[in-house]
Amino acid sequence: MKIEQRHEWVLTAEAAIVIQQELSQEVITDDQFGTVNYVAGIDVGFEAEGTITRAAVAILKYPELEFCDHAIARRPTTFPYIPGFLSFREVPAVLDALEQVKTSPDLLLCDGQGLAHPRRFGIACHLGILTNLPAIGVGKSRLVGKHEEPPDQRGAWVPLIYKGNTIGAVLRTRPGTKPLYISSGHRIRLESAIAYVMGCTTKYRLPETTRHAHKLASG
DNA sequence: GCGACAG
DNA sequence: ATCTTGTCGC
Repeated sequence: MKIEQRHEWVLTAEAAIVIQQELSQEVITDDQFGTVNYVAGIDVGFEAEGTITRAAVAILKYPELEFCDHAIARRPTTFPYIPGFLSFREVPAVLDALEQVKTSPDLLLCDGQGLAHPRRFGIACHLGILTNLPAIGVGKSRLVGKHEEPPDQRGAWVPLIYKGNTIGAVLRTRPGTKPLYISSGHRIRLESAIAYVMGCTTKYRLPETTRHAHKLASG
């Protein structure tokens, strides 16, 4: 798929904040998509002491969850890891990988937060806006927000509250394990996001999409 | 000023 | 994220 470049990637944290504030205005929080036939799992890993960023995209048929396509891209790392600015470090390589994939996905499942971000613009929002695809943020831990402990039962979830608003959900995808932090990235409602994450999850804590992408991004 | 802090 | 084997617990 083709992706339009909308801004520079070599910048300061101050300039990155301006971009987050501008692009966050474009995020759509309603369901805006048709039938989901292909779901993409996205993950990033690092090589050579972090100097090389490796992004992987795994395409799975939905709802069968059978692995059917993938792409891997490597690129020099140009931005450090700073909480709140993860996308500026990982997205460039991810876009390279997405441009290579033959099967265009109907939905993106990203590692990290969507709206559950200090400026409501986590990596899932950034990827959703730049690709114009529906995207969901699937974080393994919390960035911002407060919440109760969700019941220890698959499918149970509690709202993630930040400054008085629900910005996501803390979802138990498997009993006896830590819950996942789900939030809308783009073109999808939180309730729908939760349903799709459950639809992509089987016997493990992480969605099958993420598991496939993780293997590709690691080794 | 002191903590918290996606991957 | 990454460095890394076995081991404790359900």
